[in-house]
Amino acid sequence: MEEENQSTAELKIFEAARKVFQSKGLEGARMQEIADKAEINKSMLHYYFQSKEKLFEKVYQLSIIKLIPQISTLLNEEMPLEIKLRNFAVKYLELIRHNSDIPLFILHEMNKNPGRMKTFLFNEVGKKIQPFLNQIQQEREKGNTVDLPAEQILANIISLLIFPFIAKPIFQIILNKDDSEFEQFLDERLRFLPDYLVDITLNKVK
Amino acid sequence: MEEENQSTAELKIFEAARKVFQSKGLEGARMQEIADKAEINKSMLHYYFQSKEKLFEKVYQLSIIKLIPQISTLLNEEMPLEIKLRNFAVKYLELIRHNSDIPLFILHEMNKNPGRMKTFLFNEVGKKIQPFLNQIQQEREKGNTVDLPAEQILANIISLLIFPFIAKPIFQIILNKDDSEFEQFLDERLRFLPDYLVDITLNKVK
DNA sequence: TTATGGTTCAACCAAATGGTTAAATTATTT
DNA sequence: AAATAATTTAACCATTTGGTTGAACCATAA
Repeated sequence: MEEENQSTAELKIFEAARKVFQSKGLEGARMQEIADKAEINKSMLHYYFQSKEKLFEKVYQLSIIKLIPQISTLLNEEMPLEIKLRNFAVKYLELIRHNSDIPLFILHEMNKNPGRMKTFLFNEVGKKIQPFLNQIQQEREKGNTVDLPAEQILANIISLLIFPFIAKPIFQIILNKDDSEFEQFLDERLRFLPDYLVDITLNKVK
Repeated sequence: MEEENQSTAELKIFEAARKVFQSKGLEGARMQEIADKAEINKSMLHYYFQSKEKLFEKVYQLSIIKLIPQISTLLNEEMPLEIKLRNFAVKYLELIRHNSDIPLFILHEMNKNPGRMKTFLFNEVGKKIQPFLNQIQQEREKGNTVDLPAEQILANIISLLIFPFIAKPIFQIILNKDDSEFEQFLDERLRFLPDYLVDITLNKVK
């Protein structure tokens, strides 16, 4: 048998590792905890993934691939800016919603080690986001957007979409919401953000 | 000699611990690294702070106290909403700018252990933010704000202010900016955000 | 059946890490 | 100056943690 044999054990391990790494980070994660969660012996981890570092690396790469390139992909579809923004908001919110642990995980790990995945991110997102930035820039020159540089508009959009997910614990305390109430709070964002992002980005601001 | 003797050594240790914990988190931090950075022997750490956990706790508490209660304090000053928002944006951006490692640190630690500081946060921010939420609600009823619940408006404001700081590493790669260029990028936000937050919050949206 | 190669586990190991101790040094008080 | 208390250090210690080993198990093919 060769590469890519996705045995049940291997998948169970990876899934367990994903959960543990994403919620506790590289150093916070314990190999024993991953093994327990996967319901296998600790040495199985090393049999399939050699080392903690390598297992982490796979989880980290998958996490980035799942969330980041979607930004440039969705924002580069061929369509008018307004529709594109609405479409991006809906799709990307849905994506984060189903992977809500990933953003904070990525930010934390990237903060400790900004070099990891740098080339990938620059090639797959940095370069590919340019057409979108140009599109905004052109619309701006026509007076069709709020009078801000394209990069700032992008930063605003991403901030509004992602931040409330990563700030869940503190928002829950401050706004005094239990899990279900906070879910409703996020649901509400899913509903108003597509329109709101268009409003505050395209030239509908006084 | 009694409590609160702030010897040079103790301060040097705390300062070193602050830096290490804020950039690497509780589990990523090494006592030895803190000792090295403070230029003292490792056992001094325990002489002054007993344990890693206790040292961390102090750093964590200070970090929270420095950034979070300011939100309710600034938002509860007695002034018209528009002026208050502008004032909040200016002051809070300045505060984050000088403590840019703290937001991600807090979010990461709070994600691992949401219970820590919960009571404090609820009393010092959760309760005290209510008057501000009421103020927005009243203005909303008068048609003076964008048609969103007060809590969502608050979430939007906080998101736009904080997120670009915690996403610095990834934004730098994607937008292809070195440290100095990214500083300019943040400077630019400091300039336009006070007005922009007012525009997208108070009823100036079409 | 019986080799063969992948899979699983209990027991073990070495290094790293948080923490301790006791002695030495320095500062403070009487 | 002597006594007392605070500070600092080098050498150790115990536990945790990532990682290894070798035997057993099990499926499949010859």
